[in-house]
Amino acid sequence: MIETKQKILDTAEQLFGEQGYGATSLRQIIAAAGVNLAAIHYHFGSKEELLDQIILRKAEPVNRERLEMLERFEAEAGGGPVAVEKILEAFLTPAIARVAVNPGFSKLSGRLLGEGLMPAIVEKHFRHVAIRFTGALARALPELSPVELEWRGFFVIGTMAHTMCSKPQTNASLEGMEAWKVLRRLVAFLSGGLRAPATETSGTEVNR
Amino acid sequence: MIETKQKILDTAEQLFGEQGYGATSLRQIIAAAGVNLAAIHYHFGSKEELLDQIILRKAEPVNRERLEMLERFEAEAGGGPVAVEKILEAFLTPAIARVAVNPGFSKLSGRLLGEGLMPAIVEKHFRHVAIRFTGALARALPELSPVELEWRGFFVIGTMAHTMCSKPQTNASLEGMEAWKVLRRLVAFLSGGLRAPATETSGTEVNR
DNA sequence: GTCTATACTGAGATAGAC
DNA sequence: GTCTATCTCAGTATAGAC
Repeated sequence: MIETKQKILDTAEQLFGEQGYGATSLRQIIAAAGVNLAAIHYHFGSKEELLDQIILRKAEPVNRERLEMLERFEAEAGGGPVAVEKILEAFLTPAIARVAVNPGFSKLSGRLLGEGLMPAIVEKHFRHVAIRFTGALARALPELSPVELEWRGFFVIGTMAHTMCSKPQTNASLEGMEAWKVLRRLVAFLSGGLRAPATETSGTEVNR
Repeated sequence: MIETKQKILDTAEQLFGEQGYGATSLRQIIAAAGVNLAAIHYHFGSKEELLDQIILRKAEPVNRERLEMLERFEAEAGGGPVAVEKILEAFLTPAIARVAVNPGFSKLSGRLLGEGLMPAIVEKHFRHVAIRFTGALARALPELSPVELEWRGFFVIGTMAHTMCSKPQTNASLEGMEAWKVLRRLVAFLSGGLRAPATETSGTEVNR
């Protein structure tokens, strides 16, 4: 039955989100899903492939929304550059919105960049989006060199990942309305960072 | 022998750094160190406790340097607030410097915030430093509310962690002289973010 | 094509002899 | 303090039932 595959996907997604990828065993998943152990390897081949399918299922709509939002802002800008804040909003909102609704989503997606592994998975599912947004940022911040821009985009990813998979000690999670405050804080912080004066004098980059 | 304990510590630190914590087995460690499997459990109790000891050994001098640098800057400021850039420099330099010398250090320390994340370990070893630096930031940025400040400090940690455990695709690592360029970029980006105008306008959380 | 039962290898942990 | 032997549980692989 294809129902089996869906049940594995749903259950694994939930457990990975709650406990993390490494801490969740396949036997836990099959017990909760009520399926056989070998069914996982029949449908997915390996634990890592299972994770890959889950990521894909989650990332695809997020990335689509991101691109749609960015394109809408670009249309509104009518050929001119889109403001940094808008670009960040387009990039962050679809992800944060899901975290707000489903907390399990946060750990799962946030950990992708942290759990050490699967840089290949991240690369595969998010690379084209990153390229698209870096291009928009380059137009918004023409004074930054490509190298500088790449690093700043990298910093943005790091902040987002950390925000999605952890939280400040004292404060509540990203759930519910809190998420929108966090989004505002993120956009403010990151746009401040992106707009900071470049550190390099173009060309040599050695003197400060 | 005490030598056994040291040998385990050194070997495990190297292997954790090279392959990550989860991907390194105790049997790998004992083979490389030339000791018995049970010796690890005798001296450390568990794999996680072993990691904890390694972290402690590494984190202690880093944190001491951080506090020393901060205190030096505070003395130079003569009672007044220390500039945001200086605070960031004091916080980031000791860690980045070690990454520059020992790349294995990066994966190990950077992953603490991402991998299966022993929040207890991080909490234990870095909490007092975080409090100290947050205090300095509060004096440097008096216009920010405590909540806003906490979030921004959280964003700083995220950016640093991501930078220490990953790297932009095209670019080289943090090794050697590259590290100082990265440090400059980090300070520029993060100070821009920290200095951004506060986002709080509505009264829902300002009064607390 | 799907799924079940079962076996295989290697992981971390532990008890007890020395 | 150290080591051997052993336990449990992980991910994986395969043979065969429907």
